Amino acid sequence: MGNYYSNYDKHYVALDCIIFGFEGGELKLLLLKRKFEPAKGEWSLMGGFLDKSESLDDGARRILHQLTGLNDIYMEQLFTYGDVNRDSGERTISVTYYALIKVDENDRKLAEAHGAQWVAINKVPKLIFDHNKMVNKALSTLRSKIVRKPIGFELLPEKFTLPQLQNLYEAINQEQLDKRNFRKRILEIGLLDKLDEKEKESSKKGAFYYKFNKEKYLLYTEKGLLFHFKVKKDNLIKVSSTEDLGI
Amino acid sequence: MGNYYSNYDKHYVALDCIIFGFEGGELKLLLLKRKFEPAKGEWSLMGGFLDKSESLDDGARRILHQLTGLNDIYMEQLFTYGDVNRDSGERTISVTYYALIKVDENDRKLAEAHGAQWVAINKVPKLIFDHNKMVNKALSTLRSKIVRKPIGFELLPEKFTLPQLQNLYEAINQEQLDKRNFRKRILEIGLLDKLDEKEKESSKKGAFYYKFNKEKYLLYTEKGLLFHFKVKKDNLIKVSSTEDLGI
DNA sequence: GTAATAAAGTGCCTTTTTTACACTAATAAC
DNA sequence: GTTATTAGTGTAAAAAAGGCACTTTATTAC
Repeated sequence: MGNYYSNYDKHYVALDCIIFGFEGGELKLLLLKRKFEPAKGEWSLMGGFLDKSESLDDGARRILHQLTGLNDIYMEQLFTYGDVNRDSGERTISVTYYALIKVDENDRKLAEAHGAQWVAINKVPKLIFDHNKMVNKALSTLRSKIVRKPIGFELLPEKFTLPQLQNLYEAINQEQLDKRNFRKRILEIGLLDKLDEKEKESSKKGAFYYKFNKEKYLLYTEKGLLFHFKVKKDNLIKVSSTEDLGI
Repeated sequence: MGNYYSNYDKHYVALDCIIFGFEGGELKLLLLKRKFEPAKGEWSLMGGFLDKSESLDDGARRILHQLTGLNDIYMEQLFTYGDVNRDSGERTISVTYYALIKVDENDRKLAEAHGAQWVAINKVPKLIFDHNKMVNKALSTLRSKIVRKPIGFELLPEKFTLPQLQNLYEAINQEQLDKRNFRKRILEIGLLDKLDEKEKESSKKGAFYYKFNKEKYLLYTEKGLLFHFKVKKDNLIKVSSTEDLGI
């Protein structure tokens, strides 16, 4: 087998990861200041080349692990970029993934060792090649995904408060939400378990911790039921660029 | 340039196209009975290998042109498949595109010359490799896309009647819609122009033709406004497989 | 030419969902 | 014990979605 293919071109295939984190009430990206050519010294996404013997998903996982030391990262394929002039050198096909991680001090050090930094989503600098385009697409995909799937929890610690969760939604969608309506909607989904414990750092009164009930969620999806995690109606949307939306 | 890469593996990159058409009130796919190895005689999607000098989009366009003779096809990148054992022979990365075309007698002949046939979406046979997975994903993407973007018109002739349009929505979503509510919603979007002409094949009374006003639509999107093309509420969805939804 | 047939076209009312809005509760700091 | 700060709670009005039945138009058959 394989001889059918012998006439065809082969290509470099890269994996680039858009890594989201949530910290200090802000949605952030993990970006690299490149220590190697090409484009040494410029900002870029974390990436690497696909090996012959690994799947795309495995490759993306490997690259995420290299940078963060983490293993069970929530990760989804985003889009594949392949314009002829998209990078310097021989054209490389780039399959992109976005990842959601819980920012943590330990991982932070590993990331810093790679020259990586957390950058607020609205302060992303000029990145090499078409990486800014990738970031924009990842952000708009995250925004539309969060309506359909409870992925926000991937960005928060195991235990979180409702004000924290609301902050996250506000940071992702860049809009203020009504506290009462937010709580009503998010609780009526029925997948949050209230704990007896309170978080007392950020207020005198303290806010109760909640946990996302993953088992219950999986039970529902197995039955073929999916929920909307909408916190706001979205019949008419304003976007800065329709291209970013992939629409 | 290019020497930075010299250590990395190169890969075959294929393009596979999921081609949708609408005919006889049914949503259909253009499928091939393969005339060549590997898997000669089996059903598959139309595909081909990426050339060194073309972008992914150009490659997909080339392949669609080969099969249909058409040039201005609505086409979008769907997903990239790269499991190590996804095909026979050396692993090939497959970048998939879905396309929406207006079925036409002329094109039909060209397609048939390639051994291609239109097959109703719920009668799709077993396809080679992971092509059935691709079809399922394309269908669920089409379903969610049609809510956000007026792409249904890509499947209909220039002039179409409201009953035809409703049939299309019903075929895509596999559900019956109320005539009155459908017309109300689709017309209040304000992007359909009623013509003075009637279609008289399918009823004695005849139904007025409408045209999709693309200029008006582009004007809106340029302003950063997007509409919902929902014809039904979708807070709670039943799906047969969550994987197909890419969720 | 008139009756039968068949699909196109039209409006209103009910239910559900969304939104807007303001006070009380708990605790720590002083 | 007063003050300050954020957590937590319910209701009513507005908007959207959903359900439902008759009239119109033109052809065909007699």
